[in-house]
Amino acid sequence: MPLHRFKAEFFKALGHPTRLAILDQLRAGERSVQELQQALAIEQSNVSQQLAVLRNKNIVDSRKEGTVVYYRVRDPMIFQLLDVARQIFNNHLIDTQEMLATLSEEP
Amino acid sequence: MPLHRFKAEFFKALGHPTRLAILDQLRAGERSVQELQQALAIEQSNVSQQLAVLRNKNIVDSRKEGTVVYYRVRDPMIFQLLDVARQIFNNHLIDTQEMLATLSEEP
DNA sequence: TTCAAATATTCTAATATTTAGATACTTGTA
DNA sequence: TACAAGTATCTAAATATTAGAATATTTGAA
Repeated sequence: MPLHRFKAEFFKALGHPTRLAILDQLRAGERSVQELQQALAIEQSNVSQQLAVLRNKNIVDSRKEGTVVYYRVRDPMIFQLLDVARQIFNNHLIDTQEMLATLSEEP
Repeated sequence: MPLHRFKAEFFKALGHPTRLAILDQLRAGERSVQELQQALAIEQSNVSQQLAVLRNKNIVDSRKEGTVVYYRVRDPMIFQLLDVARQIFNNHLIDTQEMLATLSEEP
């Protein structure tokens, strides 16, 4: 099932908090690496690494302008996907809140 | 960003070929563990392990009937999510085919 | 050319995930 | 109770992912 392997790679790329935060930033349009870095308040190398993951899976595209690299989501349907995911969370709000409570117990 | 952490967990749960294959089987309705095992042709323990991942993320529910445990997708909107993902793949068919070619080179 | 800014890559240690095999649990039945 | 079928969990080894530090690359300007 090579298709499942490929699709799994895609979902795996979405399976990281930083990468989801990046995609949320890109909802408003393209953003430079430093803009993302400031918004997320994490290491520059980490931003580039996570962007590389999204780039390798064709989820985002980049455009260079001088020394600045702007990223954007390649297919707006990605946002539709995230919205459906959000709806699923809303449908199970109780579980979600349990989960959030669990998460907030962590260090 | 605890919500991103939680959502990432959800997508991570979808980020595995076996788990996607299980969800595809469950499109037609509930399935027992052994039915899934036969359909996917993998170890019983592996099926249970992957089902446990989906269960922990509230993606599937289980129902016991005698010694048999039947699994089903908890929210049909999951399928909608998978369908949107499929559309995204179709939109980028060329990239997908490149990716499949790459994958099939593997051992 | 040299420098500085912006971004990307490499390396490494810590952590997480995956898989198969062994074992344990649960339920119905002899 | 003893057993068998169906599942789940535990364990260990292999593999993958992660974050940060260091380094490299690219570009525009002096």
